[in-house]
Amino acid sequence: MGISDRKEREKEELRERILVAAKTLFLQKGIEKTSIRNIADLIEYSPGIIYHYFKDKNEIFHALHQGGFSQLMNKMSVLGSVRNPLERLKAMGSIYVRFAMENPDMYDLMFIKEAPIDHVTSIEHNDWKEGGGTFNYLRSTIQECMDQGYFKGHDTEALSYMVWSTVHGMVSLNIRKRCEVILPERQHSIVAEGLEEFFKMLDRL
Amino acid sequence: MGISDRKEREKEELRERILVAAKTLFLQKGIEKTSIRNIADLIEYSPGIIYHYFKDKNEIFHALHQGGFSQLMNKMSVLGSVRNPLERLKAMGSIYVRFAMENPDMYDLMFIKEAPIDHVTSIEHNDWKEGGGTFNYLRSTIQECMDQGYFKGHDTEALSYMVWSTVHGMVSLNIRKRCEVILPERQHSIVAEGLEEFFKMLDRL
DNA sequence: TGTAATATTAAACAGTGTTTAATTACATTT
DNA sequence: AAATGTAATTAAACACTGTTTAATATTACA
Repeated sequence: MGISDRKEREKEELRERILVAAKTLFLQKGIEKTSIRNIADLIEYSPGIIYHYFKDKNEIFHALHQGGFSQLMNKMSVLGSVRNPLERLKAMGSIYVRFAMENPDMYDLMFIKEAPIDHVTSIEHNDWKEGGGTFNYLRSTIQECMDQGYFKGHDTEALSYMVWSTVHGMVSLNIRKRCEVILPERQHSIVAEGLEEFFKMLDRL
Repeated sequence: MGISDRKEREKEELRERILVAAKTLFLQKGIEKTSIRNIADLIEYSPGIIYHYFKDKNEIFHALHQGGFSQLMNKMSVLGSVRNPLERLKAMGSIYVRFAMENPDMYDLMFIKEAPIDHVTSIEHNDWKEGGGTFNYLRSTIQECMDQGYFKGHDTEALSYMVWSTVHGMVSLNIRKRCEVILPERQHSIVAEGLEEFFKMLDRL
């Protein structure tokens, strides 16, 4: 059926245009200040149409943040070449932090914004599992470290959470502007410096 | 002037009632779902009156979060009795985490919500300096650790930021519901476990 | 060409933060 | 005690928001 194929293609196309418009505006003005009407204006449709493609505003930005996870996952893919697990762990940290600082709005959406519990937590949450993909990678890297004798006396799951928390904490305090308490001359570099301190710590474990 | 005294007292009183109402609603429904009209309803005044006491909605919740800092500072006050600086540092971490988990909404307001940059960052920001009070305490505690030979080869400022980030990361990932990636049977205890791992790490420095 | 299905829209609803001008309340002065 | 001036309070409006409804336009197929 060529016709229904084309129709489906067109439908998918509009869905994509909505997503692109939403992402554009969101990166410009943030999620809160991006309204359904804004998006509709940009794609030159009436606001109502959006509700034929997405259940609500949440679903739009939820669809967007999935793209963020594959983006991050992608950046992680170079890590395959790093043999030593501790080195790989540290490289992971660097990539994670760089991703966050280069894409603060996307990072915010992925890890800081209150999760739209409605259909993420309850119904399927197969997609935040996508986010879990990188955590699984972190966990197995740390497990590999332990297998090779690093981190003696530690617990894989808890240590993984702690490591993630440390990098997340550093970037999220920065993104959410809580660094005014830092010495002014070091505010711009404090995330990188903090990461270095963390690496020093890991080295001694 | 007894009369103008009374008037001022009454004015302060209404201001306080607005704040109490705002806090009540905010702890019930969160900041976003608490409207000016909700607050006005609760104190049985018209919505307009609120703008004679506060510049805007931001200012109301900004006034609230100051209370959070003194609350936290208060809990920290027991630390004077802990002589060993490393023990004191760890106790600080425990108090911080407990405060966050017991007052997640207040913690969210203080450390996660996007800072109302308008008058916090620009005009005075004397009050987020209040938040800086606890950071200064952290910094000097870590400095004391270094003076006593702990944390050799580390930098006070950067290490302080890293320590703060670790505890902040653990509680904020939890508050913002990013713990679904953790093994289900350990999700409820992961913050406490992560903190333990961090303490183990500090002990070996 | 007519019909059934689908895509799209205009309009409305109920809410939001905020500003305006009008009104009420009240202490001070005549 | 009555008039005045000032401050407190309100009602009403403005320009938004997300979302739903019923009406309209478009289009594939019989």
